[in-house]
Formats: sequence, C-alpha cells, structure tokens
Amino acid sequence: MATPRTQRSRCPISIALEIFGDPWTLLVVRDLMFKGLRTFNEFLNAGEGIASNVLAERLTRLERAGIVTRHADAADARKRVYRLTRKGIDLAPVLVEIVLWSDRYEDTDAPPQTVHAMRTQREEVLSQVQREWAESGKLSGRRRR
Amino acid sequence: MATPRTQRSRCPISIALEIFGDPWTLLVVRDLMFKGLRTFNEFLNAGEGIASNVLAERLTRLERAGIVTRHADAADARKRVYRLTRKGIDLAPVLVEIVLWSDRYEDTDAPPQTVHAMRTQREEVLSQVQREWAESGKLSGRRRR
DNA sequence: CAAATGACTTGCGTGAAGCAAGTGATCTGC
DNA sequence: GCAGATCACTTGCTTCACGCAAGTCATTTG
Repeated sequence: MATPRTQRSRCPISIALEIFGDPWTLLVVRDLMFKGLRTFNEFLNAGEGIASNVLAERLTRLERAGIVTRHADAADARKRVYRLTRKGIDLAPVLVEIVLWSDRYEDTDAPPQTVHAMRTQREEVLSQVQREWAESGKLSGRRRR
Repeated sequence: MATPRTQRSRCPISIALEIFGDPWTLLVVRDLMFKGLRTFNEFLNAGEGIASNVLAERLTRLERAGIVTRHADAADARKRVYRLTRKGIDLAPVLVEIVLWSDRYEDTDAPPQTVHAMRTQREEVLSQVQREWAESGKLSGRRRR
C-alpha cells in the first residue's frame, strides 16, 4: 500500500508522503485539477490503467484525508461526483513543480504552451486554478469547523 | 514496488511518479538536500525506519534516474558517498511545495522559521540550496552529454 | 590480528497491487 | 414497464513488493 502501517516521523515531507506517496493518488488529483474529470469511470478510463479496486481505495483515502469530497449526482443517482476541497486545490503548486521538473528532465508529452505558462507565469497559472474552482460552486464545501 | 511494470502515459506527472511515486524515494532526496546525509547508514538511521534492502534498491534506482551519484569515499574505502546531481537539486521546488502544503494542513514538527522562510522568500531559499551544492564541488558532475 | 564497521544481499512471511469477474442500484430504449 | 446497459464499486485470486532478521564481504580500527 501507499502508507506503512506505523506512523513514521512528523517531518512534513514524510507526512505528505504517507498521504500521496504512491504511484496513483496524485494522478487522481491531476485528473480532477487539470483534466476536469469527476466520476469513477472517468478516472478509471483516464488512460493510465489504474485497477478499479485500487481506485476505489484511493478515493476513500483521499476523502478521508480531506482532499476530495463525494456527492450524489443530482441528475443521475448512479453517479457520484468527486470534487477537490481547498486542501486538494492547494496541491496545485506541488503538481506544477512536478510538471516543470519532469518537463525539464524527462521525455513527456506535456503541451509546451502550458509548461511555458507554468514556468514564466507561475502565480497567474495558480490563481487561475483557484478561480476555476471558486466559480459556480465547483469548490467543495467542508473544512468548516 | 513503486513503479508499475508497464509504462503508463507520457504525462509529466505520471512519468515523475514512476520515478519517485513511493513513500521512500523523496525521503532519501530530503536527507541529501536538507539534512546533509551522505552514506547508506546515515539514510538507514535517519529515523523513518526504511528497510536496508528497500534503501539499497531506491539508491540504485535514484542513480539510474540520474538524481544521485555514488562515489567511493577517499578517506574510507568502505564508505560510498551519495550526492545529488543537478537533476536531483532541481527537485527542491517540489520538496518546498510539499513542505508548505503539509505545514498548512497537517500536524508537523517543521521548524516554523524554516517554513516561514520558504513561504515568504521562496526564491531565496531555493537559490540558497543551489549555492550550498555549487560550492566546494559538492555538486555531482555527470549530465554532460 | 580480532573485532567492529559499512554497504549491502538473502530468505522468509505478510500485505498490497494487478487482473478478471461479479453485484446491486439506477437509468435508457423500445 | 421491462430488458439490457451503465455506474460505482466489491470479491477472489495470483503475483509481486515490503518489512524484518540475519548473513556476507571488504575494509578499518584498537
């Protein structure tokens, strides 16, 4: 699994890796943040080949970590709509830095225009992500205590 | 293991997670980057409880990925000295963003002063890391092709 | 030169990942 | 209004990676 059974140190990096230190969790966040995907089957068919049982477990874990929320779809009761919380959206800088590093050193198919925007107008790109989630109530509630 | 056997997509995030998408790899990078650790036993006893076989495998993997190099210690032939390459140092922004996120949302023991510096003087902190590795030949060579 | 140290390697048991198929609720087309 | 499709999972099974303990081998120290 992603997380060792006993908690390690309280180092911020160690704690973060207990949450998303596996090959799949951040891909789900990416699907939500950048690809606009919202439902189980959309994640499942996003192209990376995650197994359905693993996906189900990661979504539960992300929900418990307060990074996503799960709502019933008003129009179709079979569907569940997943959304990022603010805590989830605040992973944007992490994802952006990963994209920049990966684009610099690995052979990726990232759109050059997007990468260039991330590199030269980081703050703009980040606040753009925030805005996308703030408008039209796409941002999930919760975190109110 | 960290990496699924078949390559997934060429998405930059997916590719990066194939390299460090596990609970241990970035901790070794952290030990090198922020804690000044350099040898196998230092990593092994860094407090997180990584198993020696896993550590050995991660170091080989990091070396193959061009993120660290392994050198014989001039003073003690039993020791191997591990160093970050530039590619490894360039993971600093990723680690910094992880620290900031984790500090904001989780209960960590990160020194507030350090976190504050990362938040308010990001560029300073990053170039400081670069400088530390540039001076005195600590920066590993390689990457010359 | 014996004991200690450092960097791993090996062997074993357990748990997580990958794969295929199944389940139950809801929806759609005829 | 019911059969078949869709959706979000769950179950069962096999394989693989992790965690743990112990061992190996070169080098160094007392």
